[in-house]
Amino acid sequence: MVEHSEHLDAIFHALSDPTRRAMLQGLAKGPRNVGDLAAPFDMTLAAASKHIKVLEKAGLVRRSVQGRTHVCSLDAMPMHAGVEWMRHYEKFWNQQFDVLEALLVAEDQAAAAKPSETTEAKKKGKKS
Amino acid sequence: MVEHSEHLDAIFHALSDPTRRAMLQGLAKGPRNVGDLAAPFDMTLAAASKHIKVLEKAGLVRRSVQGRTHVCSLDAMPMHAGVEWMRHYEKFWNQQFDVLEALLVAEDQAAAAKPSETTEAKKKGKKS
DNA sequence: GGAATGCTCAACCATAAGGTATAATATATG
DNA sequence: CATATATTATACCTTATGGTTGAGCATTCC
Repeated sequence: MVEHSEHLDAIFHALSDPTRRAMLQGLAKGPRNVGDLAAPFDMTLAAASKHIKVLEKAGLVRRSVQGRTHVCSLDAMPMHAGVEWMRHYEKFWNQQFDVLEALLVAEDQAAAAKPSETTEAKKKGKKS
Repeated sequence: MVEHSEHLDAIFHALSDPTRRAMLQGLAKGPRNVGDLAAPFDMTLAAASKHIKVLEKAGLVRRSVQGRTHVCSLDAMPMHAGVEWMRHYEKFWNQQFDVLEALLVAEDQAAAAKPSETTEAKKKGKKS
């Protein structure tokens, strides 16, 4: 797999801001013009416009100028690269999920066996 | 699922830098102390140390101080939240994959039916 | 044509980010 | 104890980021 480092930089950076993530959520429901995209946020149109430009640079938003309005639409494809990068680490967090589950099960078993002596039960081995 | 916005900010921001992503790749092979983690990069130890701190703040790295060395280990779990956020958009890029595939199939069919210079050129330039 | 609308641009500001160099701290080692 | 090692802390620099304001540019409406 080719490491498209700059692209990943742009994608993750674009996603690192809550305003931009919210904009993407809005766009998931359908195309929006700049004004409508900006409306929910407590900032000037110019500021929102900058955020949109960041999303565009990351390839997450496409713009089609129709008359005086700019219609933005979602392009989620670049996220795929981000997910793929993270997927290399999936096994690690799955591992942790397993450990957590094992701990909870062991705890439950200990509690069921001896509801009073929890400390002892936790400390000693539980293989049976 | 609760939107842990700040947490996502930190995770995506941590992942938006190539040095930090490379550090995580190093840590995937096992725990490393700060010096070893920093070694591959053309920057001072202090700069690398800052990157590690960013990763720590995002919860992606844990540190255990052993004597004078700090041993860092990967904690991929926070990435899960990032992937989960992006997964909401999976259908969109899958959709696009479908469209792309359909286009390619249609192109191939057209090429088979009417071999022309342009379609042949397209087929050959398809590799990216 | 003139005014309202939708949006970008440019300049500016404060703060964050990424980097450096130079201490400073804690711990090994001879 | 003295010194080397591993790492952080502090101060500083430059550039990026997120925000504002005010101007400018098309486009649509009356």
